[in-house]
Amino acid sequence: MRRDVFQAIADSTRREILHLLAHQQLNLNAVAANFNISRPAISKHIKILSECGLLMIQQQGRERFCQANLGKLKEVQDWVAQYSVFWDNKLLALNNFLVKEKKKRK
Amino acid sequence: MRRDVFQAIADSTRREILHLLAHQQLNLNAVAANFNISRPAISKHIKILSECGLLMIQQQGRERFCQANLGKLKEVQDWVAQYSVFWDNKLLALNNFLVKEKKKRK
DNA sequence: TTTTTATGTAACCAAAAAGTTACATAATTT
DNA sequence: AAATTATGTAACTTTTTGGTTACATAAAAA
Repeated sequence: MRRDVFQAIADSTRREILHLLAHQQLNLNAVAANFNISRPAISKHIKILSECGLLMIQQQGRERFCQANLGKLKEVQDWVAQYSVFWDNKLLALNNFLVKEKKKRK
Repeated sequence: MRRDVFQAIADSTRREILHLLAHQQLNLNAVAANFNISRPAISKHIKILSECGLLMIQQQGRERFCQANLGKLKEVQDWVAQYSVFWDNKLLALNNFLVKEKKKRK
């Protein structure tokens, strides 16, 4: 069972769940009410999200409130950021400069 | 067949392929030589990467040179960036400030 | 205390993913 | 011309994924 952040956000329903929970806590049923798939299906998605640390669950009586832990997405950002030289104009310019300098020194 | 960038980078082999091709072009066999799985398996991964635009293929005789198109990762960065307030200290501070201001005005 | 509600989970299913081996083909080398 | 090389792809297998329905259980409400 791969259970990493990259795999977790590969599914669009899970990305939507995170979006939904970004600024509010909801219990599982309330989350499910936002989707056309069954509650057990949502329950599974939430389990996956919580297993990889993207979501915390706070039990309150019979209810389970879900809270996104979006700080975990930093892992993704860090991975992506190492390539940002490929679209960030400032970094692109810097990169070109460094490449030229490197050639000069040969 | 979902074929989007999120799904493509969910697989760690594909992330490694992108890493390998970030600063060099290699033909398919040369890519495969870096992994323990079979050449056809790599061929499939490369197909997936190219289908979602993360990689370009340049035919040269019987060889196919693979070049990463990492600019495509901006899609991922853009998605992730909307949540960067959850780990970026500057943004965190700004966010806290705005939340307080909002409360004041109530 | 009975009923309703929030939830987990088992059992099942279909489709997709990730790999394999075997074979075909076209371009290069020898 | 024959052999080698780079590659695609078909056929197959196993595992994983994403969903379903049906049932169990504990908490809250009536």
